[in-house]
Amino acid sequence: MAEQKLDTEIRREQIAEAALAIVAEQGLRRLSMAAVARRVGLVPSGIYRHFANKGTMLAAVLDLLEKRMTGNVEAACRETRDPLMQLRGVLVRHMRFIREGRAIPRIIFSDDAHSGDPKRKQRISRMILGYAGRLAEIIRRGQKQGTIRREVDPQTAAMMFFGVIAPAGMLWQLTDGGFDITRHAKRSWTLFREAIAAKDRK
Amino acid sequence: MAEQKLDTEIRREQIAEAALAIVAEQGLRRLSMAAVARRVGLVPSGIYRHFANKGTMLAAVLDLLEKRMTGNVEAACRETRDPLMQLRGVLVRHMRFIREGRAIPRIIFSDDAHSGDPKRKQRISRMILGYAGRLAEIIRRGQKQGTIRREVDPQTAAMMFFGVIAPAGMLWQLTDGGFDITRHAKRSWTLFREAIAAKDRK
DNA sequence: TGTACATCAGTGAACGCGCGTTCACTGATGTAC
DNA sequence: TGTACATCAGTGAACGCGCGTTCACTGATGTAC
Repeated sequence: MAEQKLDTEIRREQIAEAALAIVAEQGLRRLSMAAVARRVGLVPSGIYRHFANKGTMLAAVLDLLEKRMTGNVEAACRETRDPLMQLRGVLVRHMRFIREGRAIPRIIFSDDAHSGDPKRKQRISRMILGYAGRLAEIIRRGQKQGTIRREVDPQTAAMMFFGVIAPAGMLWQLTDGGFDITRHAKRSWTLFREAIAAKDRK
Repeated sequence: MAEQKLDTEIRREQIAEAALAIVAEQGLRRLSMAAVARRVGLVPSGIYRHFANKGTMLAAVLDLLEKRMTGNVEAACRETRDPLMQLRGVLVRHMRFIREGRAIPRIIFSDDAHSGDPKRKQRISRMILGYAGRLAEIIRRGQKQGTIRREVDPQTAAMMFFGVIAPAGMLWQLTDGGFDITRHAKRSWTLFREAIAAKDRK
């Protein structure tokens, strides 16, 4: 079945990638060792050559996910020096993620994340808080520059920003694309921007 | 095992209530026929006297949930005539829900809801849109009264309001109560209010 | 350069477990006489 | 008011299924001589 034998290092990455893709396309619930194996071109037990169990495999998936999330923020920050535009960039990127398959909310809101292994639970909450922290950082820079109101609490605004994205992704998912996520993103952004930006309310 | 024989009508309600409690306390994943039966004081197969299968039982749980959600909004609306205060009331009630056990997000964000039965998927999205619709209604009243800015799109603001609640509940859950949800609610409310309220920005 | 060998990625059969569901049954409850 | 009977809520054993995991194995690959 396997096309060729591959080094563990390479296989680990392949497997994690395949698992993430399955979560994105079909949800955490459908993430079985068998499904991952099939996707990689192995037999289920073959996975165990590279991961001790499903838990450690999932940890690798979280690593990957975290990398993508921080990558998202960093890319948006590199694009412009205006904090408000950076936030907008993060939003746009995130919406794209959602349209391609929403592994992030699917993992974050999953039952497994909430009632599964406590270590994983902690890991996920740290991921979210870290992400929110980065957003808060951007907001703080905006406050220093004077483009974002100083009365705004950066952490709260960051969480709220997160909240603009999550429900939209959820509805997009539930309605099989029936919910117009792009329109929602545009309008939410306007509203959010007006909530935090300095002066320019017309 | 059963303390006494009960009419189907009554049992159906008992069972749905028990199932909802399990979801709230332990997540949808732990919702098994056996767990529900134990809670009600029956043997697993006994459930089938009252529900054809797990799917129809879940439908009854959704009915219950929907009733609670709309009840929440209605109670908040009865409390005051000021739309902004009504929204605040909904927020407070919702936070209380979350603190008591968050069945709502647990079902809404569940894998089951997203990759399970298409009918159920549709049902859940209608619930959310209905809920958002009610919030939008409140916002529209506020616009007529002049306490909420007319440029705000009611649907978008409603979804955003929803987004203030969801991530907070999620973090509360993930951190086992470590995330200060009351503080978050207070600050988010201030921010949200400033985003939609007319004039009074200081 | 060719051969023997060790390593270790991948295989396939088998397992135990939890779960949803079925089915023939039992026995409490309410009703008809 | 008491007895016979029908109804139907609840029981318990058994099932098939999907899943994570194990284990003895096979055979391709790279290395040492």
